[in-house]
Amino acid sequence: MRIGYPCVNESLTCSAAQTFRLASYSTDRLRTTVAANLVCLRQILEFNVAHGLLYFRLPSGIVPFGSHAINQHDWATEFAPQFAELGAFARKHRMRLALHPDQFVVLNSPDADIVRRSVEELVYQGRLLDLMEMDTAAKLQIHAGGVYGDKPAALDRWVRTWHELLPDAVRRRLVVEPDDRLYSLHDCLELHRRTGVPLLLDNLHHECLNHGESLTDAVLAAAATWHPHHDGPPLMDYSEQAPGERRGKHRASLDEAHFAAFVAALPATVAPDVMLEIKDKEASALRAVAVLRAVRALTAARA
DNA sequence: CGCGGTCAAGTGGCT
DNA sequence: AGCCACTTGACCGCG
Repeated sequence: MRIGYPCVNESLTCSAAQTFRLASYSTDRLRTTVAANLVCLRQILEFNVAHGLLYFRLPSGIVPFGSHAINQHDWATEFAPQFAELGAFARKHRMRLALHPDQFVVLNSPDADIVRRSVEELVYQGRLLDLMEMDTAAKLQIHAGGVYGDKPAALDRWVRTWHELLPDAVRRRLVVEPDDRLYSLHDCLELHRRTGVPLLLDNLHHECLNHGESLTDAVLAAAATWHPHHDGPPLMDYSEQAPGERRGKHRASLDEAHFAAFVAALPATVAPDVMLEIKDKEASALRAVAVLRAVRALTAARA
């Protein structure tokens, strides 16, 4: 089980998602920013290896306006060597990488142009992983999308987009995450049956929206959608409800007992890589690694 | 040089 | 109708 955190390292002073306003776009600005982002990404990956954090979510903004029409610069060719080096470093240390395109990526919108731009964004993000020469265990994680008052029709549109509009390069990497309000594990299993897309479970979303199945059973069902050879170990998101806050709001810092209970609830046959969606990032991820080591030492002592 | 309004993008739920 | 939240703040114009 690898432990990861998303996008931002708060111990380092650099950001790998430095951007700028569309109004100030220039090719020069783009090239300078991408170069700086890749230098920072290298620092983050080195930090992660040094601290035993072997799963990382890359920020979407490594290339600003990566799928926007304004960006006509051939950044992929210019920065191919840097991307390849980053990928080689990640593979050398057996790191797991993924991206989580944001809420603007909607594959089942009734608006064809929104779907088209969503596909473009997935192509851009998949290309980052392709340039790093990562295998198809490096994933792009999205939600199912909107409901638009008719879920069966919305699911049909999602399936049609998968079959008709997604290039293979995206299909090989795409995974769907049930959300906390609209699309449950049950709904997403239908998408899996109709497309083969693997499902990424989030423990807190599952708590908010389920059909009575335990987390353990949900993990088993989601894990079964991952092809062991092509997809790598299942990915999971882990978060905790912030006490006294709006439902679904993430906790500021890891509760170690809660995390230990989560690990204990995992089925014995499933060892997912776990992304910690906790506000304080790598600080909590490091504590999760320590909890995991303690749990393993205890298990070994009992055996 | 610090403040704070605003930033490419969608959807649904709240007030 | 307008605001907020979402995986993540931070850019940049203005005083």
